[in-house]
Amino acid sequence: MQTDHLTATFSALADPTRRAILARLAAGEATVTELAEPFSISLPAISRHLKVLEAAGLISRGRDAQWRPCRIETGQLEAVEGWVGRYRKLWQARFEKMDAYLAEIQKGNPDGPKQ
Amino acid sequence: MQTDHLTATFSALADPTRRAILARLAAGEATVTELAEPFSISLPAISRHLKVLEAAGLISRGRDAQWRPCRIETGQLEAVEGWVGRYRKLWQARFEKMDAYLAEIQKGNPDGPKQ
DNA sequence: CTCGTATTTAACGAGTGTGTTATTTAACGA
DNA sequence: TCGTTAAATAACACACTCGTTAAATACGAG
Repeated sequence: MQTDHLTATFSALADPTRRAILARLAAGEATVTELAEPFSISLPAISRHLKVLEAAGLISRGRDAQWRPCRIETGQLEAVEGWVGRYRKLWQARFEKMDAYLAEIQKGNPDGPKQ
Repeated sequence: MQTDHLTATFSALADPTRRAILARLAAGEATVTELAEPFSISLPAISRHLKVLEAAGLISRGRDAQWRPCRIETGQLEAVEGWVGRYRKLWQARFEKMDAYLAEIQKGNPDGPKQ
């Protein structure tokens, strides 16, 4: 069991079924059977996926009679955005270079800016 | 071997060693031994981590004599940001609700806004 | 060609993740 | 209480991941 939150979160997101579950939950709360409906895998398998998502802090579960409604939690998604945001300047710099290149070409210099 | 790009990317990011390697590469290119230096694991283990990162499209590798310089690639990081960005409105809505709540409290209504 | 350095591949073991079916627990309702 | 429905857990199989050490490969220098 990994204690690192970011590791648990990325690990939980590294599964198409779990990402699809999150996408469904973005539209609103749902029960386990409702979440399982689109998939061809067994209910226990879905239950385990939900356990992983809950352990990662990506969802939380309430209780309504025998139903356990699942709700998406945004905290860890924000953490992921925060993590990837630290690299944003890398591709923004690349875009700016590309912009400069295209501007140079439009000025009639088809080889791009000189070094 | 999973073909889903997002799955491969999240899976590659679900490891603290690999994230640390990416952090190092954000500062510039590095060779395998340079990347291995901060870690207490063997060089073949690092080599495998780099293979995972490369397969996920998070890095690329050149060749300079017997050195294989690694370079970070931003495409998949942008893909991650794009994916998580689809959920941004969820926590922004929550923030807005919180703002409204705080504004209501400041107006002298300590129970918050009425439904 | 041979040696040294950088890196990868091979082979293996321990641990983990994901699926299954069968069973169990929890809660409602007649 | 009994039966039904919702969900979780148990027990098992299979594959994958991650680490190791030992051997192989790629390249440059002498």
